[in-house]
Formats: sequence, structure tokens, C-alpha cells
Amino acid sequence: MPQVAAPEHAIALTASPTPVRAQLARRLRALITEGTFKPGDRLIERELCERLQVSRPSIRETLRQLEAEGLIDIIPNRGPLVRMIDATEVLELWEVRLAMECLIARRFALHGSSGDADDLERRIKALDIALKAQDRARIKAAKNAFYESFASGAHNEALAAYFRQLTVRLSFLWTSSLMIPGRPAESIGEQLAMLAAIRARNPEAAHAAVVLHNEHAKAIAMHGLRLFEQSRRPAAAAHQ
Amino acid sequence: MPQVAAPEHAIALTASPTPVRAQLARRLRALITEGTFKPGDRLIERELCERLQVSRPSIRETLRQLEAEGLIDIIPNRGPLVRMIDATEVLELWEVRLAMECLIARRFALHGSSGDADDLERRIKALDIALKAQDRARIKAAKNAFYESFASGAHNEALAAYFRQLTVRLSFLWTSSLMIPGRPAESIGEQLAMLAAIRARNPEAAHAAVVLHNEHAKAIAMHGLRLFEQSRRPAAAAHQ
DNA sequence: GATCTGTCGATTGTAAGACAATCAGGATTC
DNA sequence: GAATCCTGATTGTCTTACAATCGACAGATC
Repeated sequence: MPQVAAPEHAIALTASPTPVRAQLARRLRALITEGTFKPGDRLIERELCERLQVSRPSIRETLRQLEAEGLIDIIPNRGPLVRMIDATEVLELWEVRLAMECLIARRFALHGSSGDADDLERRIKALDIALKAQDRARIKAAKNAFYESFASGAHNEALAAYFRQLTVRLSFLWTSSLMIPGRPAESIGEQLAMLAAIRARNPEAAHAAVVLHNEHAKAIAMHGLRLFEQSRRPAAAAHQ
Repeated sequence: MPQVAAPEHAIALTASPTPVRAQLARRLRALITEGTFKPGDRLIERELCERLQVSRPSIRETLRQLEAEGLIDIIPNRGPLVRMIDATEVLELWEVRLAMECLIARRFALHGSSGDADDLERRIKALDIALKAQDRARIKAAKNAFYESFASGAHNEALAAYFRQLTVRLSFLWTSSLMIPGRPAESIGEQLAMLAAIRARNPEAAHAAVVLHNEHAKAIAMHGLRLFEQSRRPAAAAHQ
């Protein structure tokens, strides 16, 4: 299950023949996480065939994979659609992801090398710059790079894979909400505090830093979720 | 919506269409977790077609799903094989699973109903009986039922799903190791302690009980892993 | 006019057949 | 004995085909 958002170095290592369906999976995943396909949208096989220039079997195999990753639902005899997530499920996934984040932080403090910490620091600074530049695409890329570095520092590939998957499943929160105007400085400060705890090899402090940062991020994410839900329901008042 | 107590035949008529590939997935998953297909075994598409009496596309779609679940690896141009897990990866998965177990225990203590706790208690007792009876099949069934009850008490479906998946991925540890002769009583005692913490609505104590129980279970599992690895390598000494 | 019903189109579920690409392992050769 | 080539086995991908099912619309009934 490592192929959720395959990091580039993995591709380099395998000297990959790269089957079509692997590229397809990446492609579709990107289309979903970037918001081209929004939650609730139907994904009609034939349309995907035309649009992506591959045959139906390839599409179908890829769709099974994305379903197992939790990105889409496949309703029997009705077909696949981008998974709709309500507030309850967001909270559920968020809590699982938080648990992983805490575990990563603890493991990073215990098993991460100083090189890992240096790398993480570079990513944080890059994210800081991107945030200040207000460049959506760069912010997103920097955020992904940060998470990737963070997860890899824990030296637990399975953990990193699950963390990646959960981040992807929740990515629509980042894409849909305009990701706030204010408080990038605050956020960066929290992450630097976590880094300091990691450098001090203090797992408890790193854990606490993650929890603290999450408290803030969660509130913002939930605000984004409400905006998102409103935007997708222009008129639906007197229904129970 | 009257919600009349639906008679069984009505349910049967409305029952989910259950596509072939869903049954296939269950079937293959069972064959792997029960040890019919062992780690490292190749799964040749045509053989599966004959054996399970379905077409190749159905098999292939199912295989993509199992790959995403982490049960099998698919090597390009070589095909699928039951995932081989070495000691390192077992430790990785174990740690992730432990984190989930802890989260479940905490949530169970906070959000579980007393009915949930009653149900859990019944499962523990059933497991106790099965352990004392030394009946492999019943132990396995009772264990699964226990985990299912445990996970559902946390009232977080996403968490339960991930916990289930991790349990399946590690199931070969249970199947391969003869699952010890002694210490069922000890194990049951630990689980009853956890139950008591849950009933007392004490998440910290429930968490601690899980960690304690895991300490023991992990040692046994690792012993089982060594046995398993030896059994699968009759003669391979001077390899690096 | 509202509700039920039947039909039709759209879409998926599943199968079979075909061929190229690639890999593993054995046969051949030096 | 080692390197090389060849061959068979297997997957990767596409095309075609047809049955099953769902949703929506039109029509009939009250």
C-alpha cells in the first residue's frame, strides 16, 4: 500500500517500467486533491477513457485502487464518485491523522538523524516563504514537501504511508478553504517549536507541540469545511 | 419514513447487489489471512481464474484493491505475490497498530456506551472459553469478534477501518505462530483490566492497559515471527 | 393536478479474445 | 565453468460484446 503519493525518490529507485495504471492513479489522485473533481462528482468510466486516453480496464483497475485508498466511493450499478465527506467523518479522519502525527513527532525525536532535522528545517523555512508570498501553488507544494520530510524523519515507512493517505483524504480541506489570510507566522512558529523539541530529543515535548499546533489548525480546517459545505449547497432549506 | 420492522424476505429482496469482485476480495483476503496462500507465494492470474471461476478482469480489479490494502505486492511484469513482511516491517506496522489501539481505548472510555462495554465483556469471556478449549478456529473467530467489538466501541468508523486493515496485515503472525500454549489467563486478565478502565470512564487507565497488554503480546508475536521465518527458510545460511 | 407505472437510455458488471512487452530460467556455446 | 542467447510463461493493455441495473421521463389513472 505504499503508493499513495509516491515520493519522487521511490520512482528513481525502482527504475520503473511505470505501468500505465500507476501513472493513471497519480493523475486521478491529483485531479481529485487539486479540486478539479470535487466531492460528489461522478466519475464516468467512458468520460475518463476519452479524457485520459486509456482503455476502460485500465480505468477500472485504477478506480478500485482509489476506492481502497478512500478517495472515491463506488456504488454498485451506479458507478464511482468522488467521496463525499461530512463533518462527522472529517472529525474522525482528523483524529486518526492527529494520532499518527503525534507518533511521527515522537519517533522523529527518538530516531531522527540531525540531517533529518536539518531537512525539516529547510522545508519549514520554504513553507514560510511561500506563505508570505501568498502563492497558492507554492504553498501547497511546500506543505507537501514539509509533510513528506516530517513523515520520513520518523523512519517508519508504514507509518509514513498511512499518514500520506490520510493527508490526501483530507486534502480538500486545504484546497477548498482559501487557507486563511492571517496567522502564517503563528503557524510557522509552532512548527519551529516542534523542531526544537525534536532537536532536543524530547519526544514528549514534540508530541505536545503537535497537539498544540493541531488545536489551531483544526479550528481553521473546520471553518473551511463549513465554507465548503455552504458553497456546495446553494439552495436546500426546508428539507429535513 | 415509518421504519417498520422489516421482515427478512424484504431485506433479502432489497439486499445489496454485492458485485462479484466484492465477494472475490473477501475470498482472497480469507485465503491469505488463513494461510492458504503464504507470504511470498505468487498469485498467478490464470490460476486464480480457474480456481475461483471468474474472469481475468474481475481478478485483476480485485488484486489492485488488495494491493492498496497492503496484502499483496504487484511487481511490474512479474505479477502479484502475497506480501512478504520482514521483522522490520512487522515492527513498523505493530507500532502503528498500537497507536490505533490506544486511541480506540481512550475513545471507548470517553464515548462508548455501557451497552458497548457489555458487548465487549461478552466477547472477552467468549475468547476466554475458546482459549481454554484450545480450539484454533474458535480462538480465531473469538479474537476477531473481540477486535470488532473493541473497535466499534470507539465510535469512529474510519479509525475502526484502519485498525481492521492493520490487524489483517499482521494476521499471519497469529496464524503461523501456534499462538502459544500458556498464558491465556494472563492475557484475559489484562483485557478485563482494560474493560474496567473503560467502565470507569478513565481513558488514561484504558490507554495504559492497552500498552501493558501490548508489551506482552508483542514479545510473543515476535517469537512467532522468528519461528515463521525459520520455517520458511529450510536452508539458506551463507547468504548476506 | 398528483401519483403511480412502465418504458427507455445511460452506465456499470462481467466475460472472452488477442497481442505486445517483459522476465526467469534453461540450453547452448565458448 | 561462465557468459550468452533463446524460449516459454506471465503480465500489461486494448477491443469488443452483452447482460443487468439504475434513473429519469412520459404516459396513464384516479
